Amino acid sequence: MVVDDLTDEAVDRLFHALADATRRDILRRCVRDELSVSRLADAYPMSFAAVQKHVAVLEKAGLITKQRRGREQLVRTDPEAVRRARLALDELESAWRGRVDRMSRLLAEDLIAEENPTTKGQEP
Amino acid sequence: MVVDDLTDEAVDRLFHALADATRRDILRRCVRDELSVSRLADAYPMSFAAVQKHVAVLEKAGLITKQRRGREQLVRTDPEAVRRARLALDELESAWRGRVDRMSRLLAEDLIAEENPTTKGQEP
DNA sequence: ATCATCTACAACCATTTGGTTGTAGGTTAG
DNA sequence: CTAACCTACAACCAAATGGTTGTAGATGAT
Repeated sequence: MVVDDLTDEAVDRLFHALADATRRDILRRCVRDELSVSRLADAYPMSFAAVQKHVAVLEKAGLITKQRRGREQLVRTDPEAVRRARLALDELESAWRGRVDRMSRLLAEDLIAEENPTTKGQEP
Repeated sequence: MVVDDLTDEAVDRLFHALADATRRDILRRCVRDELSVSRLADAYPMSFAAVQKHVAVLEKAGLITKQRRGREQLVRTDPEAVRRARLALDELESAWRGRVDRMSRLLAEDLIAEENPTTKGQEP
């Protein structure tokens, strides 16, 4: 059973981390390979420190993990975390789906009630 | 066919809009009902203008639409937009899934090749 | 041992964000 | 018509963001 126990702040961090093209690109790269922060920094038109900050944001959001190998720090994105973000969106969507479901159920109950007058409508 | 033609900035706006608990709550509320900005503002411990700004952020991100009714502006969240955000995440995830699929396929091909040298590997 | 590389982190700066208050314009109710 | 209500928007402010440079500590290569 997967517990969806993300606090509001965790979801904030998650989506905020995703709200930057550089960070999304880092995620894509580090899903394929493990890359050191320096190698990553080579890929972008900004300083090493800037990339380091982006990596820190991703790490605090739980989207990547770092692992030391010698003097370098290897970055790897955590696919489970991306999945977690999707779950947060699913939760949002489910409210809408819930409304549709409720409507369908009410409609169905109406139809049943017409066929069978003894059935009381149940609260959703 | 759904064209996933989101520019980087659009995705930025999308995730940035989602990276705030108040805005996510607005989305949830306006999936159920259509609410005026004033009614929404009643629900939060902040000024009307602040809520108005949150609504503006959601609107620029394409997550909600506003519709005038008399003097009020009714807010409704666009479920398709939430779905669009999920697609953006799917794209991120697909890189990882692609890697796994490729590995499984290679593994499968190896196994099939051992059992039956004439069979070409089929997609799972 | 020395030098180059990789990382961490502080200090600084411009811009954006998230909040405030205040003002002005439309729309509805009485 | 007037008063109440809803919205739009500007001006302002503190804090966070996204970038910079600079310094210092580990680690690896020669």
